[in-house]
Amino acid sequence: MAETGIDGTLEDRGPCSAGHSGSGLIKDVLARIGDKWSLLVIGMLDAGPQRFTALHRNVTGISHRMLTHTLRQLQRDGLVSRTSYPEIPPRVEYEVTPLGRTLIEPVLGLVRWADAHHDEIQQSRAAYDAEL
Amino acid sequence: MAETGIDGTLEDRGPCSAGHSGSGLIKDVLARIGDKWSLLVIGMLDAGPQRFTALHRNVTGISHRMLTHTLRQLQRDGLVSRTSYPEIPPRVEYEVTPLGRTLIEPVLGLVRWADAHHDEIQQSRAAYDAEL
DNA sequence: CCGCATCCTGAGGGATACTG
DNA sequence: CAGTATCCCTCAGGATGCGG
Repeated sequence: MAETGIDGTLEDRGPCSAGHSGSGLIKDVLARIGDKWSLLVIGMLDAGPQRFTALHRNVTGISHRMLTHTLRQLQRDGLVSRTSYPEIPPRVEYEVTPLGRTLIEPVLGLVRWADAHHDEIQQSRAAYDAEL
Repeated sequence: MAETGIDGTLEDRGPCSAGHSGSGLIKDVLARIGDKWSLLVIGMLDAGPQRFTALHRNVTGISHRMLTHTLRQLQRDGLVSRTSYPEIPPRVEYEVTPLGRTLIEPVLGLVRWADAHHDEIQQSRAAYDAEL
C-alpha cells in the first residue's frame, strides 16, 4: 500500500505553529476545499459561468457575505475567474478556470468514496452511539 | 467532462438549514476530513498501529484534547479502531480500519493535486495580492 | 446588480488540571 | 499512560446596511 503520500506530504516536517514557509503543502489546500462553501460554489460553476445572483440563488444556504468572500478566495487562488461587464446595472460573471477544473476530478474521487461508504459510516455511528 | 457528480451529489437538494435527513451526503464526510486534524492522524496511523502518546508526539502541533477528540470521531465513524490493553500502566493502540484504508486512496488524489498545483496557486495568490 | 464594512453569535480548538 | 472536564479565546460566518 502506498504510504508514500500521506505522512510524507500531508505533514509539515516541523512546527506548524509559526506557519513557516518551507514545504507549503496541502494544509492550505485542505483549508480551501475543506471550508463550508468553496466546493459547493465550484460545483455550481462547473455547470457553466454564472453571475453573482444566480450563484446566490443556486448555492442554497449561502449568505451574501460568504458568497462574496468565497469567490474572492477562489479567485485569489486562480480557481475561478471573475469577469465584470461595465453596464448599468453592473453584470459580473464567474467561471471555473482550467486550474479549477483540474481540481474537480480528485474531488469527485472523494465524492464517490463518500457516496460508496456513507451508509457504512452511518451504521458505525449508530453502533457507537448505542453502546454507552 | 463528468459534471455528473459535483452538483448532483455535493448538494443537498433542499434547505440545509434544518439539517434534515434525506440524502445524507458528502457534507459530513467533508466535515470530517476537512477538519484540522483527522487526515493528519489517519496519515500517521497509516504507517501502522500507534499508541496515544506516540501519536501525540508524531502529529506535530496537536493538543492532548484534540487528539482525544479526533480519535473519538474517527472511531465513531469506523475509520479507526481502538484497542485497550488492561495493564498497568494502561496501553491503548489505535489502528486504521479497512474502511479507513479505503479513504486514503481518494485523499491521496487530492494530495497529489495539491502537490502538483500548489505553486500555481502560490503564483496566483501573489499576482492577486500585487494588484491593489 | 454587485461589493465592502460593521456588528454579533457560536463552534472549534488550545491550555491546564484532575481522575483511574 | 490515557481520558475527561473546565476555562477561555479566536475566528468563521450570518444579518444588515451603505456605496458604486
